[in-house]
Amino acid sequence: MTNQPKYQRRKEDRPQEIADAAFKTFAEKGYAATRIDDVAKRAGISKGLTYLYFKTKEDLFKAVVKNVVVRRVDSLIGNVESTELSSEEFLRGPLLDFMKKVPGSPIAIVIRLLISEGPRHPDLVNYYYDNVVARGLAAIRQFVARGVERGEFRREALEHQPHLFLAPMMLSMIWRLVFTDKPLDTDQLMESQIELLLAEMKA
Amino acid sequence: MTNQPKYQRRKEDRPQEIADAAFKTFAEKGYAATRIDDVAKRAGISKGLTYLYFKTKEDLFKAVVKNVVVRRVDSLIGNVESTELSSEEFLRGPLLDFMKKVPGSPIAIVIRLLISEGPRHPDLVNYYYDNVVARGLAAIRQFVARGVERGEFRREALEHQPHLFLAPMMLSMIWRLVFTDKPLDTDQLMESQIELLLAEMKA
DNA sequence: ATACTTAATGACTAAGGAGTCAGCAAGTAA
DNA sequence: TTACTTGCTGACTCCTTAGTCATTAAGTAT
Repeated sequence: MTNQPKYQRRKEDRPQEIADAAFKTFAEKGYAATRIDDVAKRAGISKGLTYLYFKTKEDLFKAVVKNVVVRRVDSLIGNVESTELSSEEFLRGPLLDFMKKVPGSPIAIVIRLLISEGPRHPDLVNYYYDNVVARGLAAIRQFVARGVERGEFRREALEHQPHLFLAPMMLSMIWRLVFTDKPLDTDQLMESQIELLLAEMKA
Repeated sequence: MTNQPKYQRRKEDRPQEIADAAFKTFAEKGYAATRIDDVAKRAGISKGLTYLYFKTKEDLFKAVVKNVVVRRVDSLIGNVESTELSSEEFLRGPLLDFMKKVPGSPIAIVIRLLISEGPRHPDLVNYYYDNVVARGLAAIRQFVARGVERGEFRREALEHQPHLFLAPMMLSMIWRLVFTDKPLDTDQLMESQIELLLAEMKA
């Protein structure tokens, strides 16, 4: 009968582990229905320990959202800014790929949480806007502008807000969040929209 | 000193009054954060009375959602089906007007609630899908098909899912729910999309 | 007036869950 | 081995709130 320790001390890893467990639980149950006890169980620790690393439930929530955002967005938006593709190739390629990925990614979960809990956490909303939405829109705007400069697109192309590129992505996301069992070819939707916009911009 | 009664008995009106108060409270706070006591106060009654008309909080929630849906959707979708306009006029006129109204209407609130609480109320999601989404999509599809029959649109126009018409409406709704203070010309967005699609379908 | 029905009240119960903290034991150093 | 620090536990407190129910009083009929 070996003397197995009841637990290991792992000060360094705990915060991330707790955040991961919390994200999964928030994703499944939403903020209000999530019990700290569940998060702790999932992380394999006691409830009390959660409070050593996060002062309150709200604290944990905010940390989790920011954590997901920074971990994902940099890689997704970042590589977009350093491409050598033509504007058209970029819109059809990397941008489309990016958009296809989002509805099934943790970003979609974060958006669900922001829709539900946003009004009670305005600073979180602002954080998300600055770090995700504003950057994403700027990236698209930049590529359209570059296309105009190079003569690929008409001048009026800029009239088409970048939001129009993202609209089908938004619908796909919500659709999949709410109507999980109703099929919808969301990839097709986004492809069509890109072609629609490209046709307009080039015409 | 007149003998004012403490309350009036109004069996007939109570359910609707409670439902209205509940809708407002759910809209402000979300399902979990709404206390039955708040709803009762808002409706000007005692908490106990709520339970005379609605068995549980969940019951009340479902009743409220269905109540809003049936009251709004019939008028919005209904008149759409009996128009004499050409397909193109219809898409530019009544459909566009409808779409412009939705993001600021109670329907948007219901969608927020469905996004947050949907997973825990699958029958509600199905109800909403059947009565709103399916009917809305069918209406658009029908008008595009009619346009094709009449030779207004190309055959391939049908490839463009009705979802594409609704995508900017979806984005506008979410935008306004989450980023209430960030301006966005959502009407312009929807107009552009309609024009984009019409151009494609006629080309 | 009087008796009766039931809409409506509000105090109460029970349960659940956020946050606390005294004590325990894993790791560390001498 | 012993003394010490601190990551970690889990039982506890306290508050909130869904749901109940004995009681009250508004409306009605006779």
